[in-house]
Formats: sequence, structure tokens, C-alpha cells
Amino acid sequence: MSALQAFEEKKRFVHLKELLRSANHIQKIKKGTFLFQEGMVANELYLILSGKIQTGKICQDGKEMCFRICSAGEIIGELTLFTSEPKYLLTAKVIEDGEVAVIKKDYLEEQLLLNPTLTFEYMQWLSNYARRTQTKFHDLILRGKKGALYSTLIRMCNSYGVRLKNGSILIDLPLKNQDLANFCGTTRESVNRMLNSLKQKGVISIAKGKITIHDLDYLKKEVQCENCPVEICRIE
Amino acid sequence: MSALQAFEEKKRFVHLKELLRSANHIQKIKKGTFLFQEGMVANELYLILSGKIQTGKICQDGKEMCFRICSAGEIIGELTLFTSEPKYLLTAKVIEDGEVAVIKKDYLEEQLLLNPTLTFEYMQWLSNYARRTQTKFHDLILRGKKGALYSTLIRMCNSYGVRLKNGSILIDLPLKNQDLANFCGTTRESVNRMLNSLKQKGVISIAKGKITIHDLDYLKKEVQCENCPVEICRIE
DNA sequence: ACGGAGATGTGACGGATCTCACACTTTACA
DNA sequence: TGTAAAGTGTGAGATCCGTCACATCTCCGT
Repeated sequence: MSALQAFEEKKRFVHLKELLRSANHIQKIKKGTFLFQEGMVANELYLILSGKIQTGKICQDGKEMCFRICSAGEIIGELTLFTSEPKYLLTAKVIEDGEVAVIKKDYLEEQLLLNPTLTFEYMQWLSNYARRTQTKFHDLILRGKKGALYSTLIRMCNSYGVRLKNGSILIDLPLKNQDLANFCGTTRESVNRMLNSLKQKGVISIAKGKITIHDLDYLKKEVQCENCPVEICRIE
Repeated sequence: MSALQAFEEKKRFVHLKELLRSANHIQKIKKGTFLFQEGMVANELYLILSGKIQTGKICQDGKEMCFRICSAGEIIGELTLFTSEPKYLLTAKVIEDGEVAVIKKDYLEEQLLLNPTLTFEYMQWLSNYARRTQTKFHDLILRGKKGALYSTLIRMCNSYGVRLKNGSILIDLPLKNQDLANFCGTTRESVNRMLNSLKQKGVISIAKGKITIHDLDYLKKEVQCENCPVEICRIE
């Protein structure tokens, strides 16, 4: 599945990404730094060329909620376009070195209004984004923490899964227990216990910090997955 | 606050709403019926002229998650525009008789691409929608069920609050415990207990099925509210 | 190869929340 | 205005989940 899907995904929003790529300048990003932080005035968007970025919300009490993990080809800094109060709602942390194409918000808005093809693609992108967030919403709230974790794992498969020869799916992304906890709104310890219980059942295994899913159907059944389209059921 | 805000809100997206209002036809909606249901092919959008509509997700096991309660001036059926798989993700239940203006998705998409003013307004609307969903997200997940309820109440104030002479805020919407539970992803009983505890503390009172907030600051403090803009911190 | 930092694994306990059961109150409307 | 239906209030017990504490493991740099 994954290869074809990735290919299809790459072909989407080509004009939009072309515009972004042709942008004012390229910026190197370094692991551990922030591309932007919550509350900052937002006047730029980014297209990831390489590396990985995690967006999320960091609370005063140290809690952290993770929204997306994005890699090459993804657009970041969205949602600020055309808004009256252009401040980033989230923080974007670099988790793998790389480069982003930087584009000024004003310029992009201008281009979008001039070019219907771009308009179309951007709206498509934004609608998809909103639909993704909305489905995540009930996944995370409706079936307790276990449901939250399972559905996060399913999304990870759709976004970063690599099908192995034996049919299992490797989530090709180094994920710590704490990271998953931040995605699910739970704690490291709870994630650890749940993952171990999945290991014992033979549903998953973990090697070198990466999770392999052996029995995706088990997870799907547990969360009463409705097999919504893959462009919606993903993590980024 | 509320009066002015409502006024400001009314002035937003005027061209977009004008287009919707000039639509193909007007449809009467009757309490208890569904405007559309999850999974249906989506080829229409609606502008509410009067009455109230609740959108949400209904699960097989009877659980229900409520997303928005919308009244006159709100747009419903969104998020299907420009998507490749145009199916409604949510169900829209009429909770108060009224009328909606119906507009064909195809026609609206066409108009949007022709008219930059419309494009601009729609994007603005969609961005706001996405931002609203995103902030709700962590409000509901990060601070337990109590946090979920409190933040729902705060949003209700911003959307349906009427400031009374004594400074309290009446949420001018008949809300059952079960409704609030569906917004928060919790149970009727839990909501009931939490509301009663708030009553005892004098933070709220309830009369004729409507909640009045006496001490909004108490709620805000409890959820570490960051006073995000009102167009984002709302229920619809 | 070693030491230490960071990550994982796990028990014990407590509080939050759900579930079930049922009494009571309010509302709708015949 | 009486009566059923719908909604609310509340206890008890079970379960989920977070917190704390600490042991163990893994990986990385020197």
C-alpha cells in the first residue's frame, strides 16, 4: 500500500508546492531548535525540503500535546493565512536536521488570489487538514487512552508505514514512549504499559526505537475503525 | 461584550453569505430530523437562516460526539468543498425548527474560483474553522474531563452568552446534561456531578434548562485559559 | 570498554471517571 | 391539568489512568 500511496500523495498540490519551493529563500533547520513558537506573529509559511518537524502545543505546566510530525513535502505554518490575528497557535520543533523553503505570508496570499489553480489546491489542502483534525478529534476523545493510542498507531502506519516482506508494517520514525504520549494526551508510563501489552499479544514489536505493526486489523477492530480515506487518517 | 461581538461577527463573510443566501432554494428544517448524515455523498452546503443545527458524530455503540451547535448566519456542510472524497464526516441534526439556504457544492466551487473576494472570505472562514477545531482539541484532551467541561462552558459563553445586568452571563441555549457530555466526551452523570459542584461553589446557576455563569474567571483559571481570540474560542 | 544520560519497565497507590441502579423532578402535550 | 416521557440527582462499586519511586536497559561519546 504505502509506496503507491506515498507516490500519489507526492503528486498532490504540485502547483502550490512549486510556488513555495520557488520562494524567497531556503533556511537550514537544526534539530532541537524551533521553527516558530506559539504566540509569535506569523508572517511566513514553510515547505519542508528535508528533515522533520513536529508541531504541537506546550503548556505552562510542562505538558505537551503533539499534533503533527512532518517531513519533506509537507507545508508548515498554515492556518495563519487570511486570519485576522496572525499568530502561530502551535510551536514547531525541529526533530531532524534539514531545510525548509520560506515564503512570506503576504506574498502567498497575493498569489493565491491571483491564480485559481493555486486557490484550488490550497483550499483542497486546507479542507483536508481540517477533516484530518476533526477525525483525530473523536478518535482521541471517544475511546479512552487505549483508543487514542491505537488510532495514533494506525495513523502512523498511514503516514510513515513501510510494508515489510512478511506483511507487517514498520513505522519508519523513531518514536519514544513520551512522543506517543504527547500525541495521545496521556503519560509515558501509560503508553509503555499499553505498548507492552500489545507486544505480549504479538500485535506489535519494537526494535531500535521503531515500532512494527504485525496485526493492524487488531488495532482497527479495537477502535471500531471505519476505514476513512488515507489522506484523512494520517498523522501529519 | 456579547452584543458587540455578535454584531461584529454578523459582518464577517458578508459576500460569501450573500452568495449562499441567493442560492437555488430555501429548505425548511424540522426539529429532530437530519440535514445530512455521516457517509452521505456531499453535494450541498447550507446557510442557516433560522433555527439551530447540531453537528456531530454518532458511533455504532450509541456514543455521540458533538462538534458544533449552529444558529442563523452559520455555514454548515463545509469541509466537503474541494475534497476528493466528498462525503460528510459528520451528521447534522436539527434541534430547532427553521430554514436553510441550500447551495450546490459545484456551483459554489465555481463561484469561489471566479471571485477573489469570495475566495478570500471562504479561506478566512475555513482557516478560522480549522483553528477553532485545533484549540478545542487540546482543551478537551489535556486537562481531563473537568477541563473539557469548563472549556466547553467558556466557549458557550463566547458563542451564546448574553451579559446580564449583574454581570453574569446567560448561555442562551437550552442545554441538557447529555448535550454537554457529548461535547466533552464524557457521561451525563459526570457532567451532572461537575455542574452541581460548580453550583455549590456559586460559579454557575441553572434555571429553565439554561446555564448562567457567575464567575467566568474561575473557569478560566481552572483551565489555564490563555484568552485566545473570541472568533477561535467558540463552540460553532 | 566505560560512564553517564536518557529512555524504558514496573509496582503500588490514589483519584478521576464510568457504570449501573433507582429515586426524584420537570416538561410536554393530550 | 394529569400523566407519561424525558431529564436530573446521587450512591456504590469497578475500572481506568495518573503519579511517584526506583530498577534496569540502551546508546553515545571519549
